[in-house]
Amino acid sequence: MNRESQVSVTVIRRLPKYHRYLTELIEKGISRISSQELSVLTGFTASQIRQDLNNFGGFGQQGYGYNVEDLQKELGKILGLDTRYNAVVVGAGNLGQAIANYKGFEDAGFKVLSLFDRNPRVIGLKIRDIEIRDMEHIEEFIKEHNVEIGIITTPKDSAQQIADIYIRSGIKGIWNFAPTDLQVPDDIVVENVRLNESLFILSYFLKTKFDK
Amino acid sequence: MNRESQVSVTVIRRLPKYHRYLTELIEKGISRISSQELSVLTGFTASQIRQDLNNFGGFGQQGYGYNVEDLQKELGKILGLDTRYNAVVVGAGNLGQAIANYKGFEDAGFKVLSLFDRNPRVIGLKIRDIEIRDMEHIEEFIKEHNVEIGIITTPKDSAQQIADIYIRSGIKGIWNFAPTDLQVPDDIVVENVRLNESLFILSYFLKTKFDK
DNA sequence: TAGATTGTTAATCGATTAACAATC
DNA sequence: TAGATTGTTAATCGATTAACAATC
Repeated sequence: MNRESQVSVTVIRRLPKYHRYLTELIEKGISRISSQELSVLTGFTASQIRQDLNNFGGFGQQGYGYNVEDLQKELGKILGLDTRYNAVVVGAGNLGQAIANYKGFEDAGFKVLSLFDRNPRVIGLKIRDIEIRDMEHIEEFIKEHNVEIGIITTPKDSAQQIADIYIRSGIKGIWNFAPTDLQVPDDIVVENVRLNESLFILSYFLKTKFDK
Repeated sequence: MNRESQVSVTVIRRLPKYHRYLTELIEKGISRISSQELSVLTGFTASQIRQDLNNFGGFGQQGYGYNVEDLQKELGKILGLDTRYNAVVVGAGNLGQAIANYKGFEDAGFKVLSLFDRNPRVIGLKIRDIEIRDMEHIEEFIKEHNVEIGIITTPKDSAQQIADIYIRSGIKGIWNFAPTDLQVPDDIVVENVRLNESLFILSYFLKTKFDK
């Protein structure tokens, strides 16, 4: 067990927000920040921020605060943004294409090598310089190009089947946009994007705020 | 204050998952389920499920369990899925188009009436039968068509500006895909989809699992 | 009725906040 | 040095789990 795996998921899920604001501070040329000031930006309490950061070591300095650039770099390392991964997308519809086009994706260290689809109408097309290939060749492609991340942007009915292909091909992590819970072995990392659920939550708060 | 607004956000965010599994059970023709069985499906404990549901009233029956169809319908009402909303999208790139094409969107009661963009190349195009219009006309469109939901699928730098236009035009809720925190008055509901953060979390767990 | 399972209270666990000594 | 702010411990708060009486 390494230190970071002990840190609760609750804490981990706050790290990207810290990273985002620190990146903005760097762009603004600000080099130093206190937990109090970060609190105003992020909406977390200063106490919580200090607790969170101390899970990974003492990045600050008493009487001074935190060095913005150092802290941003450290968080980047913790989040694994310094590691490069190869990825492929199955489902070359709008959502798959949006991801292939997505700039922030490459900034996080992920490179989409290819999209895959079953629809002959889109096979052979290119998004930027990323080709859409036939599903038939996916397994060999993944093995040949050391692809570690599989992205699923298909309807839910084919999602599990695609996850199985990914797993069989040796992929390590799945970014799943299909509204279903994938069954995977313990050593595969799955991160879900639940567009449906997000929308339902919006709907709930609209109703709760205005209908009664 | 109404009853539902007291319920913690933690509970609310679990409701869509219940709703999803109940919908699947209906499709399979299963009419009755116990908290224990729902626990196996969802991964929440039976105790938590009973606690969660009881925030909204006693939907179950001792010795029997829950009626699947009734419970699904009740949760749908709580989530506001029985209410219809008109929506527009600003940012007619792949992501905006994906949303306009997105079937689950209409199922949740949201209808995308139009996309808006500043790029003359896409203005006038249609996604399904949804027209892409010039940003210039957005405010009058929103007012004329009783649009209540504004969706933002632009880069982060224009997101706040678009939120301001939405607010000025009388919109009630914003579904924000831009990686930035919007400043809005208290009576506007914002739900964020953080693609970047989701990806960072995937990256973190990949690193933590394999790198050390 | 007997068995099953909810609704609900009480106990536990974990996360957040408060407080302050350490120290730059 | 004096002032500021972290790192960290202790106190509080909220969420989850356990337990069981109520009841279908």
